[in-house]
Amino acid sequence: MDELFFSIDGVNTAETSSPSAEIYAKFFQGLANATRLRIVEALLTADMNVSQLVERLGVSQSQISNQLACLKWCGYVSSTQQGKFVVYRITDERVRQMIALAKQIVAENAQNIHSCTRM
Amino acid sequence: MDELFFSIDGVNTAETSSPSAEIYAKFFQGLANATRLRIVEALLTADMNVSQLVERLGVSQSQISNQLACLKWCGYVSSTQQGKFVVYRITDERVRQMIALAKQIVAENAQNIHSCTRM
DNA sequence: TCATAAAATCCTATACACATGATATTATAA
DNA sequence: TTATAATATCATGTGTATAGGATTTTATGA
Repeated sequence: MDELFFSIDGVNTAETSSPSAEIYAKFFQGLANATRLRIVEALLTADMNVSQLVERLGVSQSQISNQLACLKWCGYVSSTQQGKFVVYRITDERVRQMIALAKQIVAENAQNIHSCTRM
Repeated sequence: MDELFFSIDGVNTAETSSPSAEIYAKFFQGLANATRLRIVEALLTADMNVSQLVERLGVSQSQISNQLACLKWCGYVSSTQQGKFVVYRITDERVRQMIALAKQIVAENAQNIHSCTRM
């Protein structure tokens, strides 16, 4: 049985914080940015180095590197030095499934999400 | 075949923006908050009204309502008036799968994510 | 109709994510 | 070793998400 984000074994009451929910929030935050999402999507088609991502996405080098750092922290991507290039790849193929699910759900709510003004 | 976030049919070049990636980002942003995540998790166990969520999570009523509004915008939850209560429920069961996948990935990266300082 | 419980909305201050430009590091080739 | 290409890091200003309190709206029951 799945664990809840809040503890159910009596340690955490309603008043205490939920440290693990914070981690999941950070994890999802990793995909909560259009540029990072496009990087992940690109890497799902093929491993790439920074320059390739810069060219492909038309985003500044510093931003690509910064966003890659975020994605790395979250465990979405890994990297290896290859010659003078640093090649990035998707760490876990389950990311592909996660995004596929998201697409299905979004497809039925795109209009709604688009008009969202609170976030 | 899955679509990419950026258009591949020649309409969007590397320089143009990717409107659809924005939508996906907003969608994930919905889960990029510990309180909202706990609300979703709670609703995955049972439908609940606002008061029940307030008590269960120990969060202020205004915040619960505000976060529910966000989740509703994103299509995560729906609501119906039942007597003097408004009952919320998960709109799409695929959210459960998405979160299950996230848990698997996070489980292998929790240490890393926890120490993330860039986000 | 009036009183009350439930929920939503508004307003404010704060904190954090974001994009940018400049600079620093790293690795290779000459 | 030096020059250069590739990448990472840093500092900063800006915008936006967030939490909290106060108020307003909605629905029900007396």
